[in-house]
Amino acid sequence: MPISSPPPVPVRRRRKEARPQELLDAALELFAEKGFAATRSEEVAARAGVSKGTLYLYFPSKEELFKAVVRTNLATLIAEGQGIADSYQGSTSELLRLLLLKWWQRVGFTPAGSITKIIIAEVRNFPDLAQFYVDEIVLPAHRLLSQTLQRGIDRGEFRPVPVHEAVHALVAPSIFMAMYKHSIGACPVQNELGLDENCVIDTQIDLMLRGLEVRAPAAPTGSRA
Amino acid sequence: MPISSPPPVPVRRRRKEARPQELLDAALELFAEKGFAATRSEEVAARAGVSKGTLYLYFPSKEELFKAVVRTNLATLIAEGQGIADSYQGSTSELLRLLLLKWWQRVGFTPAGSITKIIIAEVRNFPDLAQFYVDEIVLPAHRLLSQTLQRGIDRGEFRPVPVHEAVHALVAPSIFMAMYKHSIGACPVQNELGLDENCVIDTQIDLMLRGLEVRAPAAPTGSRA
Amino acid sequence: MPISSPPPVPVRRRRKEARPQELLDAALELFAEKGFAATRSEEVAARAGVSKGTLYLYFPSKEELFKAVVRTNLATLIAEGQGIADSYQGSTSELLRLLLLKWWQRVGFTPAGSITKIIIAEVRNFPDLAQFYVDEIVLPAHRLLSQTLQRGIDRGEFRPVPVHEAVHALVAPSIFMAMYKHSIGACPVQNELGLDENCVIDTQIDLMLRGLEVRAPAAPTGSRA
Amino acid sequence: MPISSPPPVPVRRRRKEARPQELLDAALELFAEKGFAATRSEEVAARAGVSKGTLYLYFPSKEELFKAVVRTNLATLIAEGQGIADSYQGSTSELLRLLLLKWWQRVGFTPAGSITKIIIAEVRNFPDLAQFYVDEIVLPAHRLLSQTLQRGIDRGEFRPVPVHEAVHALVAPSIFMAMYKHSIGACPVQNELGLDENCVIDTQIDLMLRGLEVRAPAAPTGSRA
DNA sequence: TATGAATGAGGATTCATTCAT
DNA sequence: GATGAATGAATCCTCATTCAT
Repeated sequence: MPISSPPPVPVRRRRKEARPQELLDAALELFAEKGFAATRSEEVAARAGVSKGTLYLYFPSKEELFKAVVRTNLATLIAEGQGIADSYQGSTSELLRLLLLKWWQRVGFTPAGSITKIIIAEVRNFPDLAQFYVDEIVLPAHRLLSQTLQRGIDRGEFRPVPVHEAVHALVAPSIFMAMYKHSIGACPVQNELGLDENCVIDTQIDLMLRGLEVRAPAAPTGSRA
Repeated sequence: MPISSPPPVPVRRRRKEARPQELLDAALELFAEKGFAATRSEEVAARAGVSKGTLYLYFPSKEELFKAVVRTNLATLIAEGQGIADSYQGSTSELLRLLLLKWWQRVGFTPAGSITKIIIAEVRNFPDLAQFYVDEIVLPAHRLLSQTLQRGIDRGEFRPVPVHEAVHALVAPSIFMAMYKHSIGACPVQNELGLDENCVIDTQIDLMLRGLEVRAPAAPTGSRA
Repeated sequence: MPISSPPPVPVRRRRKEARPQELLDAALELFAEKGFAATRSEEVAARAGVSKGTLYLYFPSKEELFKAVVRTNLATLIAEGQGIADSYQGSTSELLRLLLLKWWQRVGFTPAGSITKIIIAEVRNFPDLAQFYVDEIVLPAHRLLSQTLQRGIDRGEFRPVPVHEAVHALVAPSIFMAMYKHSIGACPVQNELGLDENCVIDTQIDLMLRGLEVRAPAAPTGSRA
Repeated sequence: MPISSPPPVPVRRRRKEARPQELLDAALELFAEKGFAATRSEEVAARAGVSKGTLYLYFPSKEELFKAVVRTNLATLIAEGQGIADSYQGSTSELLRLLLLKWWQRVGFTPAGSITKIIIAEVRNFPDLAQFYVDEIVLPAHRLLSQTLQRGIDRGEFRPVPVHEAVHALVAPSIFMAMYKHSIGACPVQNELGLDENCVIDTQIDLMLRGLEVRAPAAPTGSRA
């Protein structure tokens, strides 16, 4: 090494603080592609540019690594939505549409969307995670949407519907579509379908909001006898 | 041995006919509990009361076993639904409701509901399954529901909506709920939610059908603000 | 079954005596194709048109089946050659040529040629067979050819050469070619070689006999200085 | 630790470099003893003093391990022979003798001699190996010897003979003897034969070279009767 | 005799985790 | 801190052999 070379910031030192996040990012990508069980820890390390041993320096096991990924990626998103809802002034339709679109934007187009897939898929082989996920993700999200729906009903915008159950119907299409996208949708399959994702989201929001609207049905052609 | 004794069905022979179904049942249960990759073939055999080798007498590989499970449990169901639709005379609302309820009845309350979960979860690690599932399940089911939706539109019962995309919104809640039930829902979690599954299904069908109904154009969304 | 049908020889009875030979033939074919270890006994039974169980009725194990195949196919051949040699009147060159061609005829073009391959290949995993094969095949064959060579030397037709060692050189090309034919030669390989088998045999006999001839070498061009 | 102690080669690192060869040696020995299919990879590892997993750190599969063994032991040898031939100045007889003796020295007395046996024995059950072996061993070796034979013919040292076929006759005895030695020859058999291996080789080289020599045409074969 | 359903020991390969350097 | 060589438990699938019918 030439003596005159400018004193480099020691690589190790410089990157040390960034390591955990780099590992979390690499882990998210790989978990999204292969799921939890099928992701090899060595590959996570490699994608983060460190060695296998280093991964274990920061996370005591693959399981803890996964928990950290979930915390980092989903919890914040829900809090954000709650913030929007708390201060929202407009119509509830509009708010609902806003929340769902935001979710889709942040989750539908990023690897974060795969977390739900992984949880759904593997939580039974990974029991610790269930309570954690319910407490930190499922319930907060559900709470947010229930409040919103209730707001619409209270304000006379929506028909009275069973709130919790309607929330389920409300979120299912987006979540399901994200999951589909990260699984079959990512496989090289011959498939004449070719859905337009945004159109699906628009359609489902549209259907839902119409379904919630307060008004008497127009003369139904085929009767619901 | 008394001459008059009724001719005993040979034990071995008798089992031969029952085995495949016994194995399929055991396999479905275990796949539902642990997923595809995490289910050991020996365990399937054990639960069916036979040895490892016997399983391979009937199914050439774990993957083929899984395919057989899918065919037995889902493909037949779809074919049945198609049969109903083909000869149905009543209103399309009613037909749709019928199809979705039948699906829920046969899938929502049985381990068969976990198949979707498994596919979504693991298809990227078993690429062969993707094409198989798309061809034998996704497309036929989609075709059935698209036809039905189109029938409603053609008969003036439903608003014109983007058919394929609406189908997605239509099935997502049921599928998602089945998946949830077989993953987090199967874990021992403290959860204040306590959704009533049937109510969820009813609510979503109700929302969807209302959303599809033909009526005077709604005021532009968001106009209520 | 029509009453008037001519009383058929009972199938089972009729074939019973033929069974062992049918099994031996099937076994030879399959051993030739795959070797001993890799041949599945069920496949032997299937090719002989019987069930797995039946094979074990005639041969107590796969190993004994193989021994029977060897006895049936090689021992007779050597005895035949010995018979020819014992009564032969002509030149030794001619006798040698006759013996080698006969061997090639009977072994080079039939699955019997693969027995040597199998022995060479698998005898170490199959120790019982070694002594058996040496006693019943190797030594008799060697004896026959040694006698013949010695006859040529005694009669002044051949140079005095180390008899046993020359016998080895004499038989190696044929045996090796048969083995090659039954292994690499049976694989679908891109190979520019395309040897003419008969020409190889002729060439090697020719070289050998010339090499054995009694006469002073003509002035060698390139000296063996 | 004394400051002046010589920098110790790290144990782990030191092994890293030695491992592949240790594994190749262990593998060659075991393949020679039991053949390819019957050799368990765990045993190879054990004989090299490492665990199963370590073997797979260096070779991706048993088949690749075998290929590496072949390359290490035979391919290099042939390349060496080609080198000798390319620059050889003396008589072709002498060159041929040199090449065959070298081959025998390096293969006849070492486990490397068993490789041919293994290929012949098992190639039909491992089709990938066939092309590999033909490309990397058979053809190069054949090319080397064909060139040499042709050189002798061109220089008037040898009779014109069918070159490819003569090459076969030339190599068969050595190869066959190596194979015999590693199969029946390695079994504890009562055998009055007791061939002297070196004498076999000398005899066969001698017979061959005499058979190739240019001289007055022999009396028609069989004329001595 | 003949069948073929059933068995279960056996072996290649993967990968989370450890630990000497 | 960082490395990466080493470990060995875990799991799919095969096939010779048995034995109830």
